[in-house]
Amino acid sequence: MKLKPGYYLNEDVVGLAKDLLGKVLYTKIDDEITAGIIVETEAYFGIKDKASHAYGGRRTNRTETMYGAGGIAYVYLCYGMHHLFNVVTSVENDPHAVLIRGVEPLVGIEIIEKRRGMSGTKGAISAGPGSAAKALGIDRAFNTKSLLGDEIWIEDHGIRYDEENIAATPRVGIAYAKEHALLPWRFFVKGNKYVSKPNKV
DNA sequence: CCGCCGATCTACT
DNA sequence: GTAGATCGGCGGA
Repeated sequence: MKLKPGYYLNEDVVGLAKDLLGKVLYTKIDDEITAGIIVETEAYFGIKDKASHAYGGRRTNRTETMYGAGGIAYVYLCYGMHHLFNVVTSVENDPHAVLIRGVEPLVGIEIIEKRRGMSGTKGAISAGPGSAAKALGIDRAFNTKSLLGDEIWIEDHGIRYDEENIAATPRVGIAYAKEHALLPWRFFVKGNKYVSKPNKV
């Protein structure tokens, strides 16, 4: 069920971003377990990707997390109020990552509703990277944590989507990345309610 | 040391 | 449709 270490060492981060659709992301905080099906992701292609914090091989306290071996969490604060959660992939010193942009609530719905202050029937409860992280209670304390432990992990429940039900589009919010902004490295499940706003192909 | 701005979300007109 | 919230990382002085 739980994904193995080898899964995260895959050097094809774009393929992994697509494969993570349908996997289930769990967190356990103060003995409260919540989980959601991953329905939207984006790939960040290491040092060659202008949209990545690690572009050009930049190493700082913040980006150091992404240089670790695949299988850990990279969480950072954006716009002073949103925590964005990424899965670090590939081998050590190859800073690839997959941003989790949307999850479909699966376990602990009441807890998720309390964290978000809205009904689980609303797609907005966990659509978009900031909302998805908050729904699962993820904050900067999760940065560098292993995805193989018992605080945060990912399971395979055998959920699979056909090619025709997966959309690949340019990433969101990275216009500054110039030509790299056009690469179709955002993946989402077509028609799913927990996919963030620009839900078009 | 200072100043800018971001892999965003929500409320309100 | 659009403004406001809110803060740490980063680069330049």
